[in-house]
Amino acid sequence: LHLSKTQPADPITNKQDHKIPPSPPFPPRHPPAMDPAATQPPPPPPPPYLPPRLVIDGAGGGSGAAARACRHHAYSRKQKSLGLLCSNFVALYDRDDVETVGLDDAARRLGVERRRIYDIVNVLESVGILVRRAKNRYTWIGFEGVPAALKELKERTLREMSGLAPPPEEPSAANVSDDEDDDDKLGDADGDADSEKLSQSIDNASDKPDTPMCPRRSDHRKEKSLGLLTQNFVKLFLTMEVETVSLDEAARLLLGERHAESNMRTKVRRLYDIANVLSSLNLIEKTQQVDSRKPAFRWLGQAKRKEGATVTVALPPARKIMSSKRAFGTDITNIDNKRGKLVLETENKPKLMQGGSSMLKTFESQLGQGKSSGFVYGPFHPAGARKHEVDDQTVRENETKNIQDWENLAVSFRPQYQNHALNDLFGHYVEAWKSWYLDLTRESTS
DNA sequence: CAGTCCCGCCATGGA
DNA sequence: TCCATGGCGGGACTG
Repeated sequence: LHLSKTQPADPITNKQDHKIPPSPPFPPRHPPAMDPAATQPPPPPPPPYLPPRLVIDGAGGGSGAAARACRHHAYSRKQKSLGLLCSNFVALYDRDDVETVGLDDAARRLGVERRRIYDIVNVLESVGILVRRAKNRYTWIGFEGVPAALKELKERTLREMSGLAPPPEEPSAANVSDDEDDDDKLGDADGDADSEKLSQSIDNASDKPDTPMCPRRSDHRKEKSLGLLTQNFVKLFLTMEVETVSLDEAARLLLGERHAESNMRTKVRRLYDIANVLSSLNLIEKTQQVDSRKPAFRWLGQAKRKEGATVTVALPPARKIMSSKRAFGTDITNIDNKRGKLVLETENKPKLMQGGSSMLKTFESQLGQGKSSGFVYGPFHPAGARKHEVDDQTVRENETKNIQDWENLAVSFRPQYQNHALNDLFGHYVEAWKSWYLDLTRESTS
């Protein structure tokens, strides 16, 4: 079945041979044909075909590790990661003149199978960056769609959790957990009420505020969709008092605590996919759990385009924000990823020591502002044209930034409690503070 | 070796 | 029947 995988012969070119011939791994930045017309149904002129995967511009810089990693050719799976693909995808479409996104077009331009585009698009849609319009066709919203999507997500969840939203029908057990594979009918009393509640609210979620009353059998499939899982994952951060979660925890929470091992494995695999994409959007970052070797993900909440080394305009490397996070989708070599090392917090501290202004600068750079390159990264300024205007929008942005500042400050100050409980407690404070502040600012801006 | 996660088979459901 | 979607898990890759 999987002959190609065991083929000693070129495993790279063997693949996809019956699929759309891929274009180069990534098109030249700012591909010349990248005008609105190019994203329309008539397929753009095929880019010059190059052997797939072989010509990654090693912006990662031939690290020995990278070189070693490559069995044959210059292949590394990192070059194909969903995160990187997502970055490329965003770089490709996050432009003023792009309105629609065609899946085929994307696949061709990015040199990947259509299947992968689905993965990307599904999570982008769940965070509001894209909207599906029709078969094969999405509308590009961009990063400015994210705050609204998150807000709506949070509100919906809170509403559902507080029981204000009457369940469409008596929630049968089958509706509750998204892994109810007609198997594990353990009528057990699940341990965790919170997660149970959450998974309820989560599983009834749908794109439309109003959906046909009853979940159809086809929903069974939807329940497990990557898009929904993405939203559920995000909800964990938005509505539960967690600062970071490991994927295991997330899977457990989303499964409502009854874990058939195989379900867990599958779920975790999907969460990896999602985490990679969200991470490349800068919505989350990978960190290390304090008391275990297990990595976890921290909510950043500030979606923005990452500067992919191979994709977008080169940044002055010095501006790069270092952390222990795995820079999905950006740094090809990932050389700064020290697994099992606890470096994030200590790296943050020096920034604090330098005083607020330096922190602000960091935030600014994170927000893509204060750049001199002329290339605009700011999530809320895809056009860049409005950058200097002082209008409502700008004010709102500043406020957003403010929140972010405070959050970052809190995060940076988060002490390294050995004691889990203390750590959690601190998390509670931060969380409460955040939501208080968010509410406050939301009121004042709406 | 455990953690990651790419890859593509193939089920599903709509046209 | 065709085709667009996308669930799913094997197993390759990584550290």
